[in-house]
Amino acid sequence: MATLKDIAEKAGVSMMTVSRALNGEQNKVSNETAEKIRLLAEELGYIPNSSARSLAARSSRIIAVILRDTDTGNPLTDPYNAFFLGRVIQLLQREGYYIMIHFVRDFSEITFGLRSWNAEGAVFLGLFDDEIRQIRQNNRIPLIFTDSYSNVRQISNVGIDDYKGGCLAARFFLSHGHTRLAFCAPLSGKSGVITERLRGFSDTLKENGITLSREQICNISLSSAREILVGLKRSPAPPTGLFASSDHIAWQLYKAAGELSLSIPEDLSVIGFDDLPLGQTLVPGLTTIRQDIDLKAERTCEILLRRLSQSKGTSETQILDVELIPRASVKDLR
Amino acid sequence: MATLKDIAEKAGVSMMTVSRALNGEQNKVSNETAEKIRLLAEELGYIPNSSARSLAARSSRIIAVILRDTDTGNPLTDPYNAFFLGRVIQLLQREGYYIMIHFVRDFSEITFGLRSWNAEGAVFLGLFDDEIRQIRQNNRIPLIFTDSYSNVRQISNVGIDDYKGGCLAARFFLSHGHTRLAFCAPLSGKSGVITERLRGFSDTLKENGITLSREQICNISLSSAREILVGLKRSPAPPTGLFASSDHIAWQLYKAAGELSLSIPEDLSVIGFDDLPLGQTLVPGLTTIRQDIDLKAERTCEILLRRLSQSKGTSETQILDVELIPRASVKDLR
DNA sequence: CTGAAAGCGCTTACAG
DNA sequence: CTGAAAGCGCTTACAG
Repeated sequence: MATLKDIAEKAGVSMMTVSRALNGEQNKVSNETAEKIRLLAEELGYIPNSSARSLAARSSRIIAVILRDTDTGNPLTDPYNAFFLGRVIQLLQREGYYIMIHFVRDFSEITFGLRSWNAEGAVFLGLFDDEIRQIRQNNRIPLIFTDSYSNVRQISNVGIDDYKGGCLAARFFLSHGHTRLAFCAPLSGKSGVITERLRGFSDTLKENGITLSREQICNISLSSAREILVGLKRSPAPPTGLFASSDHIAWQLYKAAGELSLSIPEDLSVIGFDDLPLGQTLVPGLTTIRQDIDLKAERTCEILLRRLSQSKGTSETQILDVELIPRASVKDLR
Repeated sequence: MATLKDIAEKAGVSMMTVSRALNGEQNKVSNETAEKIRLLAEELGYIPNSSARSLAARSSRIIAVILRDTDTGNPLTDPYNAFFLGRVIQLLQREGYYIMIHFVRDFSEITFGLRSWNAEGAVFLGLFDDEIRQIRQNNRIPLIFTDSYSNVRQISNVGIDDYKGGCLAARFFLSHGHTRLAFCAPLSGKSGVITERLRGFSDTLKENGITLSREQICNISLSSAREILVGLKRSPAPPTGLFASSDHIAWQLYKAAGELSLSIPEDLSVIGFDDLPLGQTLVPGLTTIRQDIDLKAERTCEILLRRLSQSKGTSETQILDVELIPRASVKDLR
């Protein structure tokens, strides 16, 4: 392993000159010696030691991506996380950063992971709202959250218009003649994302004189999709349309419907959220609220890079638009 | 940021004693002082500086996971990669390792990534057969490849029985009365995995007196699924069954079949490979060759950890079994 | 444009 | 069981 020192000796100059030449500090080394040094480095297969650089310069070029670990499977089992993470890695790597991944269960692990390697920034995937204040306080580097509804000011956040997504779903149902509706989501985690989707949905219904009762807001982390469908169908006025908080949950509803010999959209219409490839494989094709995951990843990286280059970066928030993708899972009742 | 030195001063001992106490070197520090030091570290929120440790001890506890970058989308867009990577991160993190991800296009990037951070080991996802010799030569740390068919001895590799997978598909078709068959795969990359799946498939057919002609081996990286189906259907004796080299390709065939108003399995039977969740969302359910991705990730980590702990680890290869999961995409012609 | 000195925060290797 | 010294491979800050 060649070091700066080795090169310096062979070149007959000091380590500092080598360091400057290799780090491309223009006009600080004569072109002549710079060229000689670069050739020598190439020849010796010199690879800078990032640990040493990190230690001396306090600049690691490491970005941490932090995902909340899950109990079932792993976080990358969720296609949303996988797509987003993959794109973030591509973009940051292109800018010369190294990516370290941390799956965390407890927020104390976050500070450890970031400090231990002197990370220069971090991207968060998953629900951290309750801990954001603490995380921010412990780590004075650019932190970019995604889908956060924390009320902490001064955080950078990239999200989508979840409320509008809920509105779009409601309007689509209404415009197709549906008036008896229900919402289905994992409600146990007090996620802002889900709260807003529901709020947009129920507000729009309310504007049209329809109130969502408690029985029409189904918690799929408590009951299975099958139990939910059975319960809804048994009710006095069973819903004709179901708004699922994600495509993945819509899929579970499809499966349960199949088991119960309910036909979609004949017996039950469904709208999902995300527009994952999954929605196109389902039969009938899933009508869903689309979010642009690649764009979200790009915006996240842009903000991060900007805050990394300006030492006194101010926080920034971006909320991306959503749109409804009509396919075949909603029946026209008119 | 508290350092060892800070703790040493407060404790009235040397840095070495603090280092030993915190690294849990039993019987090298009196219990009394060790306890005092641990409390102090806790109190000061001490977080060891991994760069410094890496530099001094030449042990980074970093494992690199290297994926081949893709031109379309990103590597984690492929559910197989995402599932595998997620599990590997979970398992290695549990053992106290840090995970750095590298998407590479050129193999020269590999050595740079590994050496720069002094990685202790690496896991490879994707096709690296042609470069394995060079990679091994440049990096004398445990390297675990997956799905490799390189003829280089002494590499550690975790794969599956691709040949058997091909046999199982052929036998299933035969036992359901199919005799006119075709194989569909991205054939441009000379991947050992695909070669073996095809070999198992065609060998089994040959044993039963059926030869796969050139036209029955379709390259989906040259023609679209639709073009392939059109071509096959137009042939004098169109195949009744198609073996796809992955579930993802099977899905493309499903879509193309839909566009051409071909019904699966009535007009065409299909068998996939991998058994991704996708296969269950398709209608009809996809009959496929299942590989256990979680188990594969676990075996990969086991081998890696073993080689990391024994300094003179010998290379190890594990080939996992596959099985056929019958669903509804193959028609019984008998 | 170039270099000598000091130091980043740890551990190794030796001495006691 | 404990510590003083040296060094890992770089960069910062200063001097010329």
